[in-house]
Amino acid sequence: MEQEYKPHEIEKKWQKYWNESGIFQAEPDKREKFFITIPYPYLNGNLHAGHTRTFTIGDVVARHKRMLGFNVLYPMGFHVTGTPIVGLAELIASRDPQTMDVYERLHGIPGDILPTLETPEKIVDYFKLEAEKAMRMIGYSIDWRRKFTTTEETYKKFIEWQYIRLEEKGLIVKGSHPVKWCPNDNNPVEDHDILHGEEATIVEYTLIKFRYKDLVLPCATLRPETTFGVTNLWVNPDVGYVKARVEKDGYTEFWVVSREAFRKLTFTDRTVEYIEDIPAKSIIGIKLTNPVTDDEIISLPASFVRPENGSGIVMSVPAHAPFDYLALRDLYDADLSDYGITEDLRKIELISLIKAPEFGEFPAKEIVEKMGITSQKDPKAEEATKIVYRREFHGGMLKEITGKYEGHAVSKIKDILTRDLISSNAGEIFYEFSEPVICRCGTPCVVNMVKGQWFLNYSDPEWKAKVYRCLSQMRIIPEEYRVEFENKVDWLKDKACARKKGLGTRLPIDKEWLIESLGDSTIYMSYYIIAKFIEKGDLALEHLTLSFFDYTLFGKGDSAAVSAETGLDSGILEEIRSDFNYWYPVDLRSSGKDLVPNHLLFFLFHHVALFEEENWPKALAVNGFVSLEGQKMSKSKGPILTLESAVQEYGADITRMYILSTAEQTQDADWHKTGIESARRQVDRFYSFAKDVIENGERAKLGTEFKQIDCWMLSRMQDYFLETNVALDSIQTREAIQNSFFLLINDVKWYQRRGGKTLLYYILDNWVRLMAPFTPHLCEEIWEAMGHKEPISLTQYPLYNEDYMDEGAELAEEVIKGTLEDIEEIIRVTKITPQKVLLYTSPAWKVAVLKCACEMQLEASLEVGTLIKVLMANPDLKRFGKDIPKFVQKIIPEFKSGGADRYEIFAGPGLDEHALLKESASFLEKEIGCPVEIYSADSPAYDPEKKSRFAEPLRPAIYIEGKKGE
RNA sequence: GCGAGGGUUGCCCAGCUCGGUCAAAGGCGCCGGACUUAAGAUCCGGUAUCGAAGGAUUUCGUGGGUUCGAAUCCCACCCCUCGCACCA
Repeated sequence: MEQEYKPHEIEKKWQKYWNESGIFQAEPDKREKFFITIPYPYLNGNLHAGHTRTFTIGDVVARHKRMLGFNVLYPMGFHVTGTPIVGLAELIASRDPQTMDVYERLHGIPGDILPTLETPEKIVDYFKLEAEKAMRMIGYSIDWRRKFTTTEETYKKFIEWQYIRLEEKGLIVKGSHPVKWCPNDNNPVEDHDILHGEEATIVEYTLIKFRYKDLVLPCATLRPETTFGVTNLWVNPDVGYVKARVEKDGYTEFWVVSREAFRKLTFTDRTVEYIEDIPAKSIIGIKLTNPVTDDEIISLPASFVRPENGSGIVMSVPAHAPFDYLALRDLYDADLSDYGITEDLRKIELISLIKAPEFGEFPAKEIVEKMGITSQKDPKAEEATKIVYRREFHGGMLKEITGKYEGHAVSKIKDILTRDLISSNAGEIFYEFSEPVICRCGTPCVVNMVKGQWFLNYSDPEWKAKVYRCLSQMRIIPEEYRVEFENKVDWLKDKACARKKGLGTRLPIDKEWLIESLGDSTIYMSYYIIAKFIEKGDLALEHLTLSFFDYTLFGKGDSAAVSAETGLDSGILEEIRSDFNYWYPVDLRSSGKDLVPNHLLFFLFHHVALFEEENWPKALAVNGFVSLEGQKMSKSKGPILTLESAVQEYGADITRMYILSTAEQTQDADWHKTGIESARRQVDRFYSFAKDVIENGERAKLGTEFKQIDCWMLSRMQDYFLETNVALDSIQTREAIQNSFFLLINDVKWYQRRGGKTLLYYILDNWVRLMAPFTPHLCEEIWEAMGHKEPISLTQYPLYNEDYMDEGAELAEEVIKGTLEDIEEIIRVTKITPQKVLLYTSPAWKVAVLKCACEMQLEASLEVGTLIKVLMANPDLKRFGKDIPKFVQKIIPEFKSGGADRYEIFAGPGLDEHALLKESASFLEKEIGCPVEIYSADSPAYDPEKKSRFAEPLRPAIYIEGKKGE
């Protein structure tokens, strides 16, 4: 081996070897298979630290399983369908300064190449080569024969087939959906087009239609159930209102809304026509009908009503809404004769409709009085609203006044009620932003209903039920995410699955549309099986008919018929089918947690829709994000750290080691320079340990005479084997590296410090295999230097061997370590320079007491009194009658709290402390730097300060002679 | 607002599923020592507070509670991160 660790040389060598030997090209055989997939990367940039984390986790699992004897398939493809690549091409073509800067400087695209990437095709061609190069550079054990790009014609055939089959099952439907829309550009706005309000979401309001003569005064609300408690409406006297003709779903009505609301309505799926302006005054003081209760209510003036919110008219529920209560109270003594209102507003009775545990009849009134809120303008009014809302929503039940809804939880009523309101034409759905949205062009955006859109019918209850069943049979890693998945299945609504822009496959049932890119990446794991045959030249585009996919992936039909139709050899067809049967289902799909509510969910939906239950996925795993020096990464704006640049700077193994050990599983990782620098030193240490062992010509000496420390080391290693395997099985790479590397290296240090030699080769032999999934190049190199011919990637992973566990040795070593620490502490505290250390092992009677206690513990009869009684009955012990109770009282609590394992080991196999300390005396002398003498507390030859009385089993007494320092 | 995750000793981060052995693993940083002409690397020790004998005391977001005993269980509250869609 080279004197110095040179990662790049080693890595190049082994990557070449892996590639040429084809050892990661997986073919079916007799072994049990393991099919692991990671979502293919979307190529609008180079692979970065986030990909590095997700893909490296996948590779480690793949390598671990392979070393455990599984036949592992780890394939990879490239995702390019959708709009971002088109957008990027446009930005490059227009030489957008930020884009040019970020892509040249941070993505590392050479300055002479970047300007040529002016079309989506060129971008795809460039990045797919770069991505593969990067993944090879970091040493992923991918079967590259199966790679593909999602714009390939053959892949499009596969997608077309899938959508035809989904449509046949009735899972693709047509409908409308709301989008953020700029009326000026006449286009949907995407997040990067937004000047203000990037955070805004589209909120679903219910529009309650209050009626006055032939007019409708609609009010938008998030809490339709409160319609039962409406006492009045609020109209702003200073706002301009209009009357409009509104047509929808066959009805025609005349609505009065604010001017702003009218504009918004024109973008909804209603036909609206302006009729005339309506002075605010003319709709104040009128008597309307509540469409739900048929009660007559009055409209009142209120300046807090904002014309741009909802319809510009607000319904008032003073029993439950503090603002409404305050506004109403403020009017009690106002002169409203101007509006023709003469009645006494105090006569308006509050209507209570929700029973919430913390409140009485009128929560709004109650809280306003309790908090001492004086008017609508009081900032505390906002807080009061929140409190009431929260308590009512979570703990509230609908009262009798709500009729058939009585007893329903407030939190569960919205969907039911909205549906009923719509069917009785008492209400409608109305979409609104959670905050104002302004387009880049400066125009306020609106919610627009896009009509005639194609949807994947994810809300279908039967479909969801299948996904639930699938989930319930799956392993979710970590298990805490199961509830998250279940929630998301619940929440998922129909999803628009086609769009007009971008790269992709045309929707076969409506060629005007392109299949949206999340929808074309749901069951492509099965395509990896086919891709190999395409690459080999066995399959051509014309072979990929519907029946071809039906046969190979579903097992429908027979090979002879498909062969006749496609002209394919039936042997090939059967081989593909049999490959599919071997590799499917997916055993593990592992991904970043950002894909939980979208891709991973769709992955499940499409699998359960199309495949038989036996081919449903087996397990899902999620991991956290990666940030850079505390900053969030951004592909388009930076900062970003590419996989390639990390590997170039630090090497593949160090990069892998760092990214895997810096954070656990779903925790986010922060990549920082000091962290990876230290990983470099750690790997260096491992290298030099290996080099030393190999150069010293050490060989396995298992079975020769073992010293205490050898037994200890062997035992400890078994523990790390166990922990590492368990951690890897649950994809806790940090825990795995903690055990297989950091804890182990510390034990190896102790082993060598204690003079251990015999096991050095054994340690290396196992350690290098243990580390192989994490730092595979380095481990191959060491393995080869040890004289092995087979690559380490295909050898057996170390497994826990119970026979090598040695509790006695571990306990003995603990005693030595503890004794050394105690001595050092005494020296530190007393500041004496030791000249001689005297150790006294426990007197025999204390040992006898312990043994007796252990026996009684086993019989579960251990009590202070009974133990003392038993001991006193023993004539040999009775002599120590004065000391026994004290010792017993000290020991018993340890037993009671379950902390007496060590005593049981001590009492069981037996540990000769005196011999142990004698044997270790020279070690202690070396460490402390002065002579160490061992005595028994039973008959100490020298004990000037009577320290021996402190001696206990596993805790020798210490006396230090020396000069007192400053 | 809804959903999910998280707040631990200078920092990162374990432990908290199964309360006691937890002043709390590991890494980083820092301090001291060994080695070295020196630096780096490596090794050893320290790193809540107090302590001239291996000990004691106060800590694990805040406030309560359960218990002989809580970082760990229960309740309330505060704060932070992420997702909420047609976009990959």
